[in-house]
Amino acid sequence: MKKPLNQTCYKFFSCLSNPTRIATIEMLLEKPMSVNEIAFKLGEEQSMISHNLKPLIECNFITSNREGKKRVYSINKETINNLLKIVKNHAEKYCPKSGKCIIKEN
Amino acid sequence: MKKPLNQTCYKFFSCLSNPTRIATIEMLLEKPMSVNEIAFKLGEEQSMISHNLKPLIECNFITSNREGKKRVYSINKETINNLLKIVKNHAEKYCPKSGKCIIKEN
DNA sequence: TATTCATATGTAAAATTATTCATATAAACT
DNA sequence: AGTTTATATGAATAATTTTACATATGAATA
Repeated sequence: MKKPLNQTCYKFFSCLSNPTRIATIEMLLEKPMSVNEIAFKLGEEQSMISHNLKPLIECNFITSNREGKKRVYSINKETINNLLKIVKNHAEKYCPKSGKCIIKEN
Repeated sequence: MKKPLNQTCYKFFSCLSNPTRIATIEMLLEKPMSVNEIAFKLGEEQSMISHNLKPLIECNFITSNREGKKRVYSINKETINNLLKIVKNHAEKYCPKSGKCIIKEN
């Protein structure tokens, strides 16, 4: 593409534009977990979660740490919390009816 | 899905996870523009840009305003600037080599 | 070093999203 | 009202992304 495209933004946001990955992030906000734990709690397959963890790691939204046999994933709280704050703010302003967005015509 | 999925987050981020829409946002950060103007500057078709403006409007990332024959689109600076600040911050910390991300193994 | 447990990866199929092209709508001006 | 200019929309196709399944890798321990 010959657009003045900001690659960073694209990678950043597309990493977050997936229900499984958002759910995973929500899980990890509670506490660090292994792939199997996330998979079990979300009722999904381990390999599926594993595939979805990859872009999250690549974008540094989560980090991983080996603990014995397990590999434990933790959230990058700084970025994620700041992001969620903005989303929350935006949603409160524009989607006040429990997630139903308001669009004003002009 | 039976996941504790945050619908708002998903819509929010998936709206931003597209090169054309990011490029459009970048254009509109400079100044408000019509569809044709954006399309011309990006070297894309008008209908294509029009299709891509729709989700941006629905998510209130941009607003539109009729001015005579034209319809002018403006950016929601508050949300967008706050977002970009976070992306920039994150990228500076984790992708210092001009967009090349750093992943630390553990 | 064989076995087990935990996780990652390759790849084909399924699902979703984007783009293109043709056409519809809508406002302004004659 | 008819014409022009600007934008939106529908729908088929193309492109991308996601998921599922089989299997590979890797660390720990018997």
